[in-house]
Amino acid sequence: MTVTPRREAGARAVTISDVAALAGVSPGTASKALNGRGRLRPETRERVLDAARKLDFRPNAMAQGLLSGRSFTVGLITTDSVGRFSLPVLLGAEDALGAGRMSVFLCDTRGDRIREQHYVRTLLERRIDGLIVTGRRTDPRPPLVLPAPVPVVYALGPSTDPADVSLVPDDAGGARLVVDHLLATGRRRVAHLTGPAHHAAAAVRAEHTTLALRAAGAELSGGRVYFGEWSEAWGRQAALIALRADPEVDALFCGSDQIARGAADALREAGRRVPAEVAIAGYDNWEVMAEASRPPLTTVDMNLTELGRTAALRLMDAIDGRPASGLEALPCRLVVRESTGAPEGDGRPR
Amino acid sequence: MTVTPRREAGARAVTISDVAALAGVSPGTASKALNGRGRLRPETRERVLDAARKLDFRPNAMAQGLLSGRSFTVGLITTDSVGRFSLPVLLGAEDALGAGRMSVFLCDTRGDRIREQHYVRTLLERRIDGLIVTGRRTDPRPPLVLPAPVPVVYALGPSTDPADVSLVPDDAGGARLVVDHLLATGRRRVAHLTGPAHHAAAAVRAEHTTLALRAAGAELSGGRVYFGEWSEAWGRQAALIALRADPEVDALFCGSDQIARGAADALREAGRRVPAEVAIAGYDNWEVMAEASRPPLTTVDMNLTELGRTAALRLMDAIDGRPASGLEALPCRLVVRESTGAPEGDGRPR
DNA sequence: AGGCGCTGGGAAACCCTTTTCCCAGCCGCA
DNA sequence: TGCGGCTGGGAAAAGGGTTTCCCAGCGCCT
Repeated sequence: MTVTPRREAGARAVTISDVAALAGVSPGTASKALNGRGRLRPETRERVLDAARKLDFRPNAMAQGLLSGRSFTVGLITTDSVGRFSLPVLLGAEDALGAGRMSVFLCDTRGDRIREQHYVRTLLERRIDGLIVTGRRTDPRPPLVLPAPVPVVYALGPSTDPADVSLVPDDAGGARLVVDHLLATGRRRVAHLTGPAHHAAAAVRAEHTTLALRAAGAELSGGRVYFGEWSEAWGRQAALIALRADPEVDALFCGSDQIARGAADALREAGRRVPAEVAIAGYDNWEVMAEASRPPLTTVDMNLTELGRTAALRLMDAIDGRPASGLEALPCRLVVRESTGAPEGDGRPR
Repeated sequence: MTVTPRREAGARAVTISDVAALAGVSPGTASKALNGRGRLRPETRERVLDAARKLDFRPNAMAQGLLSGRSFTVGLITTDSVGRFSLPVLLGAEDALGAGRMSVFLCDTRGDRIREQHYVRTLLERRIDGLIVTGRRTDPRPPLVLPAPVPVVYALGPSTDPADVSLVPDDAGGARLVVDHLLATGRRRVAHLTGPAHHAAAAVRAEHTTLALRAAGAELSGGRVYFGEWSEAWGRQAALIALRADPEVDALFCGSDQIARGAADALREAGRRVPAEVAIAGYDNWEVMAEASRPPLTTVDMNLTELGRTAALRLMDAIDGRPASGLEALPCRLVVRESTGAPEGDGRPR
């Protein structure tokens, strides 16, 4: 029975002095050898590297950070509990930061300002190099209260302070993508079913849907936006309302995939064929919804992972002394599926 | 125009020596005052605390960690990209660790062993006190390769090494909860529709569903388990198969809420009333599915947040020198909704 | 042969906090 | 008055790694 080569639990970790001793040099020289600094004989350098390998030496990041004044860590504060929208942002950021050799402290404030301040203090004690703040919705939020100067990037939920760096999905552009697509595929009477009017996402998309339709000489079916909730139940209900208000409606642009899915169910059960008679478009590209819908949904992907990645890049730029500033809107992407297929009697140009 | 009281960007952070100087004591004495150690005149202690407040002093966690040999940080490795199942685990763990004054390094390996080893090295350099490993599925995974001894807890996806500490939801118990509920509400012919047979979650739930039915003198409707995929489409398809195999079936126990929702749709469209003629139960308590289903689904909640929290507690125990070991299964909870309401002709005992 | 300059590597300071040891001064008691 | 013990606080080391400064030795040139 062989004993595993692990060090005993209580044993001291290997230090650079151990490496230096084994290589027969001073700790300073060992440091130079390991980091490629200074002028050393190749043979000496190799002896140190050998010793480090032999001892499985791993430099203590705390000691390095203490001296350099940099921790190579970043705080990631998610204000509302991590959810469907903030999660991809978070993963994108983590990915980009990891590639930049930075580690990520995850802090979930669950919407609590007290907890948020507590996390900020903890992170400052850990001497983080920067901070990313993300929320579950795109509504602006008051800026973080920071007792010390640290670069911050807001992702998804922008700061109300226009001087802060904020990254948001381009909801106006997303709405235009959908409207243009619907018009290009021959739809004329587009209704807009969406979430609560006091959500920025709903309001912005509704406004630009209206503008884009008007710009193309079309009008909103029903003459108004159907604000409600972000739920399938509201989607079912709103679809019927829209149908009653305008029996000739030939497209439903929904503010979320959940609403769109509810609308698709309601139309099918009301005997309207989708997309032959009525096209349906969603928003979010929440695949489990969009693909399970019957028919699968054409929808807008906000590229949230990319948004998180970009937030990380902006932050690392700021850390390296190249600060950005202001609000930046990142483009969305239209994902076309069956729900906006060819309308009735299409297939050949008239 | 007033200047904000922030220190200049390039300015050195406040150290305990600054505090000590302002209070007219030595750094050692300041440390004692701030940490409540040693014997100091109350007046001296107060003077130091005043100075610290005035300078907004925040001790450098890296320096503290260097000395104490503890970093008060924990690594959280999620092997497959964070998803619906691992997310609550992660949040529960983060919550419990935060309460224990520990910070969390988030590492998403995206299923890549190379990346996993990279993260392990990084975390060891940062001298983490412990490690939580979580995956997206409950299938066992090979243990982490750790070049240094660090406490590890596996959550959701257990380690194949039985000596490791692993926490999993009690899938056997979850299956029994459902079967008992279905039998107690008068169902007799229960079919089981679930995911791929090679998924541990599907296999374990299927096995214990069969056992529980047999123990109660009932048999599996159709004489076999319907293995397939974790999708609504499979749920729709499987429901029809089960119905054809046994037209008298009065309950469908589905291995996931997605399957259950598909089954509910298929039954409704086939003209079978749910729950009057056929009861449907799901698994996961994925609220957006379970509640949007028509009717809303009775389902099993695996208490994943609690599982994450427990994992964190076990880890902190291990860090404090009270190691646990082996596999621990945490109880699930039945969430009853309309889909398993009273069957036909019920309401009074015969 | 003497001096200059380069090479290779060591000594020590530094980052910040904690902790151990030690000492000065004071009080009380004999 | 002399001494023991207690109180309050300081000095210094430790923790691990990096960097600056410096020096010994050697080769080369005149």
